[in-house]
Amino acid sequence: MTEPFPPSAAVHDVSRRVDLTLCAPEEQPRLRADAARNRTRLLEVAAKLATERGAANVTMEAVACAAQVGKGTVFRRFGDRAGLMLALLDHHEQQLQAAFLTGPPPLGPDAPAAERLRAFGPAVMRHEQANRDLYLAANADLRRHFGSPAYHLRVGHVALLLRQLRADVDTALVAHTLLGSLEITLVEHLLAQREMTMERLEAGWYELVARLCVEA
Amino acid sequence: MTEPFPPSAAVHDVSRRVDLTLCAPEEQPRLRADAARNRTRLLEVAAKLATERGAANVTMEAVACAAQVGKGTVFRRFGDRAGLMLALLDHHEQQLQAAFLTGPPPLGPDAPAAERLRAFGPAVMRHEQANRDLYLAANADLRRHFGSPAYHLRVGHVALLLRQLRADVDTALVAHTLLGSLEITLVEHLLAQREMTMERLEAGWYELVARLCVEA
DNA sequence: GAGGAACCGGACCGTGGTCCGGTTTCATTT
DNA sequence: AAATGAAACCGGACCACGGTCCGGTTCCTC
Repeated sequence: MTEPFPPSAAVHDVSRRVDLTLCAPEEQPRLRADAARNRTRLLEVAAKLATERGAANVTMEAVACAAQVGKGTVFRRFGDRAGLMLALLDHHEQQLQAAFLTGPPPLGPDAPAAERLRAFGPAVMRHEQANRDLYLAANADLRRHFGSPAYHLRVGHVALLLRQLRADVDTALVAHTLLGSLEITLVEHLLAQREMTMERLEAGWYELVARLCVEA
Repeated sequence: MTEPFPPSAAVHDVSRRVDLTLCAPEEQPRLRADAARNRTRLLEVAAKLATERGAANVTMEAVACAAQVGKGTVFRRFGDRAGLMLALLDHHEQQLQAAFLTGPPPLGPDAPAAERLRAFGPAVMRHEQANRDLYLAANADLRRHFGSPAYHLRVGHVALLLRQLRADVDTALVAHTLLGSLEITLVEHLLAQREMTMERLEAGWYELVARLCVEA
C-alpha cells in the first residue's frame, strides 16, 4: 500500500487568511511521467463510471480495464478501494474546505467564530448529502476515514473555532463529538427514518453548538 | 438474507421495572430441529475460533468447515458476516442491556435519571472496549449497525432518560448524537491518538451530558 | 547510453456471497 | 401409526471482487 493519501487531499494555497497550520504540504516525491499520466486517466475513468453507474458499483477491475491498465496499477496508485474513492472525493472535498477556510461568510473567516461554527454543520451535511454515494463508499473503512487528512482538517477547524469562542471545554474531544453528529451514515440513517428532515437535523446542530459553547 | 436479527438480540424478561416498550418480542416463526441444532453448533464453533485467533480472522468458510456444515448454511442462518458477528455479540450485549435496564445503580432503574445517564457512557465505552474486536467486526457495516435492535434499544434508553430529565431538547436526535460520541471506531481512534485516555473520554462524556441536560 | 529505480500488467489467491438439485423435517391425512 | 406432500433446509460448486506478487518494461539520472 503506497501513497495512502496522494496529492492534494488537504492543504492548498490559502491566500486570504491563514487559518490552520496542520497538515504540512509535504509534496510526495513526485510521480514518474507514465505514473502521473496513468493516475489522471484512472481518475477520469473512475469519475465517469461513478456518475454513470453509481460509486457503489464501481469495481477496481472495471476502472483498470476501462483505463487500459493492469489492476495492479490501480492498487499501487491508490492503495485500496477506499483510497481511490478518497481521491475521487478530493475535488469535492477541496471545494468544501475552500468554503470554510477562505470562502465568504458565514462559513469563511470573515464571520465571527460563533456564526462560522453554526454554519459549519449544515454546510457539511448538505455537501455530503449532495455526494452521497461517493462519501458512503469512501467512508466504508472507518478507521481509514478517521485517519484521513480531510477528517483531520475538519477536526482542526472545529477545534480552532471552539478555542476562539473561549468555550470552556475539551476542544479536541468536543470537535470529534460534533463531527460525529454529522457522520454521513448517521445522517443517512436519520433521514431514512420517519420524521427526520434535514431542517430538523440542522436545528439539532444549532442547539448542540449553542449548548456546547456557552462559557462555563 | 433471512432472519437478519435472530433470536434474542434485544428484549428479555424485565422483571423489576418496565423501562421501555420498544422492540416487541415477536418470536420468529421457530426453527426447524436440524436448523436449530446447526445454529447453536455454528455459534459455538465461531466463538471458539474468535477467541483463539481473534474475531477479525474468523472466516465464514472456516466456521462452516469446523462445524461440519456447508457454507451456504452459515449464510442462510446469519445473512452475512456482520450478522454472524452480531449473533456472537448477542450474549455480551445482553449483559450490558441487563446492566442498564434492570441492574444496580447507578446504571439501573434505582438511580435518578441524571446519574443513570452519566454512568451510561463509561459503561458502554468500557464494555465495548472489553470486547473490542468483536464489536469492531460487527459494526463493519454501519448501515446494519444503525438498524440493529441493540442500537435501537440504546437510543430508546437514552431518549427515555433525557425525557425523564425534562431536558428541553430534541430527545431522539440528541440520543443519537450522544451515542455517536461512544461509537467504538471513534473511541478506538481517539485512544490510539496521543493524549487521549479513557479517563479523558469519560470526563468528556460527563461534560457533554451536563451541557445537554441543563433545562432551557 | 548505460544503469538502476520505479513502474507496469495480469495471473493468482482468499474470502464474502449466491444458487440450485437433492435431502430432511414436520403437519396432515388415512 | 404409516404414509405423504410440501416447505424448509442442506451442501458445496460457483461467481465476483478486493488485494498481492513478480518477471518484464519504461523512464529518469548521470
